[in-house]
Amino acid sequence: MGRHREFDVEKALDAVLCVFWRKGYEGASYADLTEAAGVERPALYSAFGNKEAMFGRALDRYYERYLDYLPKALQLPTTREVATHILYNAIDLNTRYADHTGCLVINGVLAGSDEAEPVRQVLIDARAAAEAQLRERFERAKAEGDLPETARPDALAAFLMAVLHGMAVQAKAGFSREMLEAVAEQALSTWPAR
Amino acid sequence: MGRHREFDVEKALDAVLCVFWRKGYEGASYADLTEAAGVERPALYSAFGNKEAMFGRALDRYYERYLDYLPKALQLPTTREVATHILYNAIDLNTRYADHTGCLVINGVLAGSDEAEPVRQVLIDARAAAEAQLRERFERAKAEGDLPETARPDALAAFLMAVLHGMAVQAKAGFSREMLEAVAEQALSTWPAR
DNA sequence: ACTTTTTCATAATGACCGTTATTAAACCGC
DNA sequence: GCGGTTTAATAACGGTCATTATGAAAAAGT
Repeated sequence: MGRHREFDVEKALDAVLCVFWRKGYEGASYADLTEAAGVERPALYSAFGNKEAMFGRALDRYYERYLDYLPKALQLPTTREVATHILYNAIDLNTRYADHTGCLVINGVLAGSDEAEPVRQVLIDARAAAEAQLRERFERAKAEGDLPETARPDALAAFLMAVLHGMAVQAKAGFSREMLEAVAEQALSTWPAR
Repeated sequence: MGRHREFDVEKALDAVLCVFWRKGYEGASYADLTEAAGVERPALYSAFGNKEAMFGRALDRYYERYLDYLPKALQLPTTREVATHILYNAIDLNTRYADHTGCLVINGVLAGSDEAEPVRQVLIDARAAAEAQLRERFERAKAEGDLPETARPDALAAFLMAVLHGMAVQAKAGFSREMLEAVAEQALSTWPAR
């Protein structure tokens, strides 16, 4: 019993996700969040708890809604296809929305005051988890013969992630899709072959 | 005439530079800055003006004191030496101080509230200027025959910057020097030869 | 020694931060 | 319709933000 919720929690989550994407965790104030969600402050608190929990929900949604190309890419037959698929999907994601460029994770992982440290740690872990998935995929490729014996799966994964992070920074700095594609091509130019 | 300044402005600038490096522009509060500088608030205001101007002074100092390897690298004979020198000096800079890892520019360029937009724009411009210097150097190399005719100086410069930015993110996430060196090696393996 | 000028430390300013009491409104079972 | 319960909106909370007014302390000119 009791009164029904008058706003769509999923819609509100989509809205606050975009705010966090654009401004980062600390840069997003409740004034921004309530305006974007079209909902007053206490409603956000009752739906999500505090700001940190709300960011966690937004991060989960980011992964399942915008980073869904990652698990799909890992299933491609060759590591070159894996890397290519990830790079080009990341470029698209980083430049698709003019008002929130770059990557939600990278935009929030770098700077900020001490009180944002727990959130930063969550983002660091998320970044590391993605890299670990890549490394495991490349280790498998090495066992399957898709990568040469001299290849270092950990270094390849770290390199690919570095290029992705760098492109996220460049996208935030206003890079065009074409320029990012040139960066991706250069990164792929000497991908180790069997 | 008048009373003398009792603190060393240069020392104070070094101190606030480290705070900005670690926490970014918005993440650094005056409480942090005064504590690090060992100087009360009005002294910082009289010496540097407001927070934005103080950050600008810190950024200038960062370039002349920590990024001095960049102009030196541009004078090396081959583009491969240029890229190698920059990558390894960046790794050293990004991991040298455990309490402020990564890069001051990249740590401040990404997210933040709207009122930090002017500072963000300054950092974006600084990033673009460094990339332009690289591009011009690579164009020269192409004319000199150090790079093949098929090489794209703009793409090479953007790629090198992307790897640098990515390594700055990874350093902030706790990467070891050895892992970053593996990333740099992988990046250099794609470098075009004459 | 005294006035002038600059720097110093203390403490206050208004604005905004994330978070909640508080109260009115809307729904349920009865 | 009516009590019980949940949500909604208004407005307030203490704390911190960047910035500065205030007045004491210190140095230079006369």
